[in-house]
Amino acid sequence: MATIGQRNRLQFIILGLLNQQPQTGYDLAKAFENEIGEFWQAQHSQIYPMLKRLEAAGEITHEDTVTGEKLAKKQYTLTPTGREKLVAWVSQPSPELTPNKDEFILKLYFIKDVDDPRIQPMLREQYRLHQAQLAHLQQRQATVFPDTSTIDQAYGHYLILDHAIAREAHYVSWLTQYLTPED
Amino acid sequence: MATIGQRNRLQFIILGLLNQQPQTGYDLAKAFENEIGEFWQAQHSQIYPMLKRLEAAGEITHEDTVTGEKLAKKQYTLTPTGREKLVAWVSQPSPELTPNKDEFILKLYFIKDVDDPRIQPMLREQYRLHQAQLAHLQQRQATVFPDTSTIDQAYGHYLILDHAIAREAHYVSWLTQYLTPED
DNA sequence: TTAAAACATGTAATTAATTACATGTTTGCA
DNA sequence: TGCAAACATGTAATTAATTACATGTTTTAA
Repeated sequence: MATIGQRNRLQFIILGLLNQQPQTGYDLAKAFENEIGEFWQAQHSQIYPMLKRLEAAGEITHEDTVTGEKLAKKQYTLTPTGREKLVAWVSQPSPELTPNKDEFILKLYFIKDVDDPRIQPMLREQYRLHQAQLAHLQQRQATVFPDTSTIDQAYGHYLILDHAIAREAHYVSWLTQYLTPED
Repeated sequence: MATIGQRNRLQFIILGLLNQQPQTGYDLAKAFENEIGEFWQAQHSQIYPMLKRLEAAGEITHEDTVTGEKLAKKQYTLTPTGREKLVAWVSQPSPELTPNKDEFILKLYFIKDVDDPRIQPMLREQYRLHQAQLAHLQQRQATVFPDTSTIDQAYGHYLILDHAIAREAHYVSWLTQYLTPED
């Protein structure tokens, strides 16, 4: 009865991010707001304690630095142990479909009636949201990958953006199918 | 500083399910394994306590019934208060995009290298998973909605299945784009 | 020059969610 | 008839995640 129910993906994601480059807890928190945020989320209140746990386990180490006069930063780096653990996680199959949640779809589900007057406004609201998100992601892609030659330098980043864009575009097109022209 | 941070969508989903028809905690748990499960998940250990909370709040009531000799069941029903609360939730905008998590995409992200030999097997595994899920959902759709005339009777159910199918089909097609023929 | 935004790091309290523990009944099928 | 699967309901323990509390520095732009 040990070592079985290993969830806790956050630790691996942090290892993965630190493998790209040494960085601070603050930097990690920002990463969860940007690209990574499309596929995983974590607040700084979850990140800082996890960094301590990982360091205690010998998977990362930190170096104290100071910006300006006295602003203290902790730059975290992967140890060989940490890198091993990361590689093991990445290489191991992901046989479960990560559960998806979508409050909006559930609301539609509960309304049931095709002609309920609430449906169209709700669809339009979602349309706006996802459309905006799509535009934002496309903007990002255009900035980060101005031409195809830049893709290989950050292929993982490209993949994640590509997937997020595809997902949003598809969501928008699904919504469109049920939208009636607004007059 | 009260009544603000109202998350806890589970309660509303339970109200929504009970609004469709009175049912037991066990029935609700099953609902989270089927269609609803594509967009929200909850175990019975979360459901039973929530039912007590909702009943204490006067939003649902239950009736004890017995199956066979002595198998006790609790059939839960919405009260007018509960129905009001449900309607308020459904009618209110859902202005946040429910966060999505996807362990697989993150693994791809961390691999980075286009030519890493692990990528293709991982893509194929995900392909298998999502393809299987897609087939399962399509099977379900064919069973539940044998012809278009049956759609209106359970439009919410239809929507949820349609969205889940579209999502899986799209995921599969995204994967295909990166798959190279296996020899 | 000063105020706001961003940088930077933590802990505490609460809530949500999962996993494990715990028990018993009924149905279906071999 | 006997056994497994499905039905049925709970609690306890643990872990994950969010929200709130708490504090201080540096940069940027008005």
